[in-house]
Amino acid sequence: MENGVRARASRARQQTILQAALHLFLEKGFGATTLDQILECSGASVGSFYHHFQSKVEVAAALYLETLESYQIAFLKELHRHRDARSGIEHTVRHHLNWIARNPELATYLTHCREPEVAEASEARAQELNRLFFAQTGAWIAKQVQASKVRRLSPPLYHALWMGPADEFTRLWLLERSTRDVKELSKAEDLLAKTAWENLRARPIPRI
Amino acid sequence: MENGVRARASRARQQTILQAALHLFLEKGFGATTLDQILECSGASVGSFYHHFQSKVEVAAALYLETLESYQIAFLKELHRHRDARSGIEHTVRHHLNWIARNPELATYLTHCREPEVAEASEARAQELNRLFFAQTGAWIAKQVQASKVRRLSPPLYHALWMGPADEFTRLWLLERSTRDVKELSKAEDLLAKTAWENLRARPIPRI
Amino acid sequence: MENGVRARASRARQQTILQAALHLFLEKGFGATTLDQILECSGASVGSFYHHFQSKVEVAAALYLETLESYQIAFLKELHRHRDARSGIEHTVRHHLNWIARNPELATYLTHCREPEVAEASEARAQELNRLFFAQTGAWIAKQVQASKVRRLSPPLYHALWMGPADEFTRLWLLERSTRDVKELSKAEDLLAKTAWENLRARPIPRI
Amino acid sequence: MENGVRARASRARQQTILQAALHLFLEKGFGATTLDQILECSGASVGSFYHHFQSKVEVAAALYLETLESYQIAFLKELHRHRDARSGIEHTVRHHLNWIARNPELATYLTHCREPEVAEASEARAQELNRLFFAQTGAWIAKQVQASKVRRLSPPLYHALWMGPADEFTRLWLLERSTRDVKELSKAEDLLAKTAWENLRARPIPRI
DNA sequence: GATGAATGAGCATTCATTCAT
DNA sequence: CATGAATGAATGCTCATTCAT
Repeated sequence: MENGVRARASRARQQTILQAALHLFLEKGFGATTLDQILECSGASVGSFYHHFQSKVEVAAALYLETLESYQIAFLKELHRHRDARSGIEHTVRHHLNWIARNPELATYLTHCREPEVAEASEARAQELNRLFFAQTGAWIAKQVQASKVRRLSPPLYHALWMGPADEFTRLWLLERSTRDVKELSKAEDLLAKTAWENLRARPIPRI
Repeated sequence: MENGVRARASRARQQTILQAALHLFLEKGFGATTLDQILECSGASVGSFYHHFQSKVEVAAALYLETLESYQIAFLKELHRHRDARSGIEHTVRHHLNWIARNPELATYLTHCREPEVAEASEARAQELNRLFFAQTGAWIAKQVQASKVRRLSPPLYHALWMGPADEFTRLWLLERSTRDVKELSKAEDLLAKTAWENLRARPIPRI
Repeated sequence: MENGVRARASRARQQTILQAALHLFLEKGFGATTLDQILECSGASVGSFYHHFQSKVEVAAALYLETLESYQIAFLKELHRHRDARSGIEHTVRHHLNWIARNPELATYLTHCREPEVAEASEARAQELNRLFFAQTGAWIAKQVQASKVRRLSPPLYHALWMGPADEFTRLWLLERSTRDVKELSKAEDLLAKTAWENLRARPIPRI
Repeated sequence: MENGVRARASRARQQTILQAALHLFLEKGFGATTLDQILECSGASVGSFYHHFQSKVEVAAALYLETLESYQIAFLKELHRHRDARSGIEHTVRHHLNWIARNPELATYLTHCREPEVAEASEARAQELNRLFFAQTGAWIAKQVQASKVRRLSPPLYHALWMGPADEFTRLWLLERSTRDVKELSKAEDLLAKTAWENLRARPIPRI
């Protein structure tokens, strides 16, 4: 019981630190965030910080991996909700746009906190996560190809046709977020979802 | 005459510094590159560096803007070579893939050298460049829409449908460049070009 | 009974810590050895460490004093085995060389773990030990002087003539121990013992 | 001319730093001396310090090697002043005692600034210096052995018999320097010099 | 145009030690 | 007796930038 309480308290501190770091990294970037700022925002002492984490980059890497994983899990959860090809493809695109709308800061972190230091620290695990992610979406797609619902393509192209337009759209939107409206994302949903499906659907009649 | 020679020599020094900086930024990122490293690689002295540049970020920003502009100029040059909608759209996609294949490092720099410091320094000019770029591509597209060759869409969507798939494809390719083959880019050309065109072409028969 | 067991267990822990610390101090010096390293090597926790010792220097000082005392006790034991002047002088020199051969690491510790912090902590007791040691050897020598077996000298000179050559020899040997052979120590025994005796023996005929 | 002045000025700063560091290391040991203290005592700024030296240990190592070399040079200079065996041996012992009397602090530094960090940094050069030193004293001795003035011994023993007693004497004296008188050193000169000679002189009549 | 000595604010990190449980 | 989370003063060092020559 005591252990439990302490473990929980300890966990709490870790989480506090992670949250504080996240906000600061988002606001000013990893490099421009100092440990002192993290300490001040989290209420932790230097010693406490280093009791829980090995270094500043470890925190950034943990945050990156956590976010990446949570995005991927949600994406796959949405995907596996659908057996129908069109339904799965369109809903995942919509899900992507919604996720960006709900987590614009995390999305920004995911695309911009790519300082070599942090990248190096998260590389190994990130590659593993990506491998698993693409393996799962690939398997889902493969089934649809099997069933002649989705066209047969060289594997790396699926993601490009599927998420490319939505990703490009959100990327530009995030870049100018301060001057943009969230509604633009939902307004583009229909078109981007449909486009993805059009790009991937099996071609019934070969084009001339 | 002497002035001319000196000016040339001076220019040369500037270029040497820019080149050295570029390679170092690519290799280790902006933040992890120290002025001393730039100095050592370029053979310049501290004083000489500060004679030519105001600061380290100025160099990074200059490099970023230079690369961005050169990409955009080449893109627009390719685009304006074509009056035909399909031809212009498909050839710019192909051009994009070729540019990435020829300048993978600059492409990486363009997407990854986004430290807030550098971003801030290049922001104003970058926004101007982007505004001009999107204005020109927008004008070209507008003409095609006028001529009923390209579908009518909300402006921010054009780029997403046009370059999204190719951009997503190259982004992933760049991430794993070390283990990938350049040929993959040219192999994907046909499909990505055609997809862009399909995404943007005017819909002759409205979909139900 | 339980107390006894616990006391023994506690003693064991103390010894484990001392041993771990000794090895680390020998390997990397007192200053470069961190408490964490001692903890890891001994299997103790921070709290446990501070239950048994007041500080890190206390451990180093204890180790120093323990080693110093054990050397001195053994030296005096050897010395008091002999009533004959020549026998006592020669055998203590031999004993010194043997002790170094058997405890090269402790000998190194004794000469090198002299950081001011540690020195200060062990100073008082070390001076007492040295005082007692020199008092005892001095008394033994005094008797030999009394009996006209050993020459009459100003007190601080006895040790220099007695142990100086052997000490100098072992000091150099320890410095280059990695490239030296232990046998060199035993080979030098005869000469160094004889030299000590020659240096100290009463001069039958005053030199001119 | 200008270069000369600047070079001299630069040298001056280096020397100031070295001097300040020496005094502090002597007073409180290497480990307990902080960079700030060195900075304060020398009047240099952090940047200036690191412009001239790579690190704190580099300074300590430089100081150690400088002192070691200067001792050895003076010793060899004294030695080579003498062709006569007895004269050379006795005068170098006297010279040693005088050097200690004149440079008690440097002597202390030489024997006590042996933190592994510093030792490691000076090791290579120190070994080279020692090799040269022993080679030269060895050569001098060899000549005397050739001329039957000095007994034939295994090489590592010469230094032990020659300097051992004086070294042991000064070592103890330095340890208790605060309570001792410099005159003790000169008073012991005759005896220690004579002892060295007795220890090393060729044995005319084999002992029974 | 070039040089390099000097600057000093700022930073991540270490580590012995305390103390509540 | 044991545990380990928390503390925070202290430290060595980096690095962009200035400026006298």
